[in-house]
Amino acid sequence: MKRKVTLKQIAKELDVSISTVSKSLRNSLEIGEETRLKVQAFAKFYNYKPNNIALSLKNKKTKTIGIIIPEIVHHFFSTVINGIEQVANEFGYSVIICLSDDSFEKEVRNMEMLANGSIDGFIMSLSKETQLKGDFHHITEVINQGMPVIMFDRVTNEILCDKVIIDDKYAAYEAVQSLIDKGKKKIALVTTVDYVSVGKLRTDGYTKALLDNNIPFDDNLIIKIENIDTCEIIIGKLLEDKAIDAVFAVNELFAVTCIKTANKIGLTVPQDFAVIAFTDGIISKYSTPTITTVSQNGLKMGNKAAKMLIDRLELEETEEENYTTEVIETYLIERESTN
Amino acid sequence: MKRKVTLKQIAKELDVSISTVSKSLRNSLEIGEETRLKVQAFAKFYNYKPNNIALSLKNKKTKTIGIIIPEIVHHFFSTVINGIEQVANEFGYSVIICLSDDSFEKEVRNMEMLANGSIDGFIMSLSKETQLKGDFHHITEVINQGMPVIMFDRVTNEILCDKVIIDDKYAAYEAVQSLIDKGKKKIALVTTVDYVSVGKLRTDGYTKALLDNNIPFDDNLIIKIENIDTCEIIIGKLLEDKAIDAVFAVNELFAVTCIKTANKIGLTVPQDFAVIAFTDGIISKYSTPTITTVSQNGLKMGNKAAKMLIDRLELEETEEENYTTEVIETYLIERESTN
DNA sequence: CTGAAAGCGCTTACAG
DNA sequence: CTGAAAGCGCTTACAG
Repeated sequence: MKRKVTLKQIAKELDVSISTVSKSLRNSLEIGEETRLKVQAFAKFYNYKPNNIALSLKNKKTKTIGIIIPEIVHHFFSTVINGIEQVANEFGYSVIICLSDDSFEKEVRNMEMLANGSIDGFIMSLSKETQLKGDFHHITEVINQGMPVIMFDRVTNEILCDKVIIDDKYAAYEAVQSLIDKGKKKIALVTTVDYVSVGKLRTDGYTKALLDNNIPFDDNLIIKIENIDTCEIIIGKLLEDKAIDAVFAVNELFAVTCIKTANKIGLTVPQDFAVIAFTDGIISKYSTPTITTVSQNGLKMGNKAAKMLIDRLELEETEEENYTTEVIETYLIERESTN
Repeated sequence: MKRKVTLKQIAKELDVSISTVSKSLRNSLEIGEETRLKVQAFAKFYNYKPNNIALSLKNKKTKTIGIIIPEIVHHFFSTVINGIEQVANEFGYSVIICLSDDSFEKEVRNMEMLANGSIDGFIMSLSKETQLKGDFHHITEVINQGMPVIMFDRVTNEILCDKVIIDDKYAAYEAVQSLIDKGKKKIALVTTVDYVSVGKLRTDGYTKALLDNNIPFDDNLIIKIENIDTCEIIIGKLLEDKAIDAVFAVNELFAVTCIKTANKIGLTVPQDFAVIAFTDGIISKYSTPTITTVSQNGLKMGNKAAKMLIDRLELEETEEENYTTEVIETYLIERESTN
C-alpha cells in the first residue's frame, strides 16, 4: 500500500525545499530547468496529485457545487442533476448532493452542513414543507454570507437570487387551450395542494384558459391531491360522476393514475376522455396509451442553473445583486392520450 | 453581508488566543468557566460554525462518500443513491456524486479527481465500457492508496473489495422457473450484450432453468440488445416469427418495449404471451399491463453499501483485506403481465 | 535560482 | 487557566 505522496515527501526525497517542488510542478520559470525536470519526473513517477482539500483551504474555493433537492428517485430531478453535472464536469467542478426528503428540517440541516466551507455555491429546489411554512431564513443566511444560490423549479418570490424556471402558468394555459381546440369543454384538473408553488401556477393557467374561452369554471372538476397513495378513490369518483371530456394533470403520476382508474371503471383514454400532463418523464412515454405532456426540459434547466452558478463564481463576483430569472421554454409533446 | 466568522476573528474580538477559543468551543475543561461561557456566547451570537475544509485537512478525513455510477436518470441507480444517502446522513456523511456516463475515461477521471483528498471512500458501479475493456487499474490504484471501495451491482471478480450484489443468476433462474411452472415452454430471452456482468449472469440463470426442466435451448429465442433505440425491430421480428409463450427481459425497458411492440402487431400480454422482467422500477408499476418483476432492492443495496463503507472507515481500519460480498435477497413481484 | 516564512482555519501536545 | 507552537498540504510574496 503506497499512500498518496505529498510535496513534503518529494522535497525530502530530492533534498530540496517544498517551495521548489511546488514551483517546479506548477512549471514556474523561477526554477532552473534541471531541478524543474527532475522534480517533475519524480512526481510523475510517484503519481503525485495535489491534495484537493489543501488547495481548497488555500484558495478559499472548493470547486464544488452543492445541490439540494426534495428527492432523487424522481425522473425530473434526476434529469436536472444530470444537466448540472454535465456543465459542472466541463468546468472542473464536482457536485455534492443532499436530499431534503421534502422536509424543512433536513433542508436546513443540509444547507448548514454544506455552507461551512464544503462548497462554493448552491443549486436548489425547495422542499414542500419549506414552501408550506414560508420560512426561508436558512437561504437568506447563506446568501448574506456571500454564497451564491440558484433556485430552480420550486422557487419563491421571497428570496432574491438567480432562478431557473419554466412559465408554469403559461404552459398550463397552452396545454388546456390545446384541449379546448380539440373541442373539449368539460375539463377536469388534477393538481397538488396549493402551497406547492408550481402546482398553484399550473392551476392558475388552467383557470385562465377556461376564462378566456368562456367556459364556465366548475369547482367540482378540480381535485387537489395531497397523497398519491390514496388518490385513486378521489379520481375514480371524479371520472364516474362527472362525464368529463378531458383531464389536465399537473404531473404524469396523476395522469397515469387517471388512465388506470378509468380502465377499471370501463372507460378508455383517449376515446372517452383525453389526458394531458405536466412533466415529460419516463411514464408518459411508456404508459398505454402514451401520454401527451408539457415538456419540462430538466436537462436544460440543470445546464442553465449550473452555468449561472459558475458564472457568478468565476466572474469576480462583480455585479452583485443583479439577479436574473431564466425561463426555459416548454412545448407540448403530443402522444396517444389526446388523439 | 456578514461573512463567516473564524476562530481568529473571535479570538481577536475577545482578546484571547485562538487556542483558548478553540478549546472553549469544544467545551474543554482546561479553560476557566468564565472565559469558556463568554466565548461560547459570542460564538453563538455570530453563528460560528467550524470550517469543514480546515477540519478535513487537520483530521485527514472528509466525512464524505464518493459515488460513481453510470447514470443517474435511471430508477435503479437513483434508488441506490437514495439508500446511500439515508445512512450517510444518519452518520453525518455527505455524498458527492460523479457520473461515468458509461464511459471508461470519465470513470477514471472522476475517480482520480475524488481520490485526491475529497472523499474518504468510494461506492461505485462499473461503467459498461470499463466492463468491456476489463481495465480496472484506476480502482486498484485507489485501493492501494488505502482508500476503501465498495462495489455494487455491476462488479468484477478481478478486484478484491467489499461488494453488494443480488444473486443475478439465481433470481433469473427463479423468474424463468415461475414461467415454466405456469406451463410456458417457448420462453424468449431479451438481454444485453454479454460484457455487462449482470446481463451475462441473468442469461446464465435463464439457460440453467431451461436445462433443469429439460426444455430445449434455442438460440433463436435469445436476442441481445445493444442499443435501446433500435431494438423495436429486432423484438418485433422475434414476436412475429417465433410464436413464443413468454419473454424474460433483463430490464423493464426491454419488457415494456416487448409489450408495446406486441400490441402493434396485434398480440396482447398476457393473453398471447407472458412477460417477466428484472428491475422493479416505475415503468413496471405503471405500464399496461403492469409487469411482473424481480425486485432489485436498490434502497437496501444502497443502505448496505453505505453501512459497509462507513464501518470500514470508522472501525480503525483493523481487519484489512478481509472483504465480504453481501448478497441482497430478491423476490418476484407478480403483476398482470404473467396472469 | 532556491528557500524560509506566512498563511488558509483548525486542533492539540506542551510550556508556563 | 491561558497561550505559543507545530502541523494538516498547499501556494506565493519576499529574501538572499
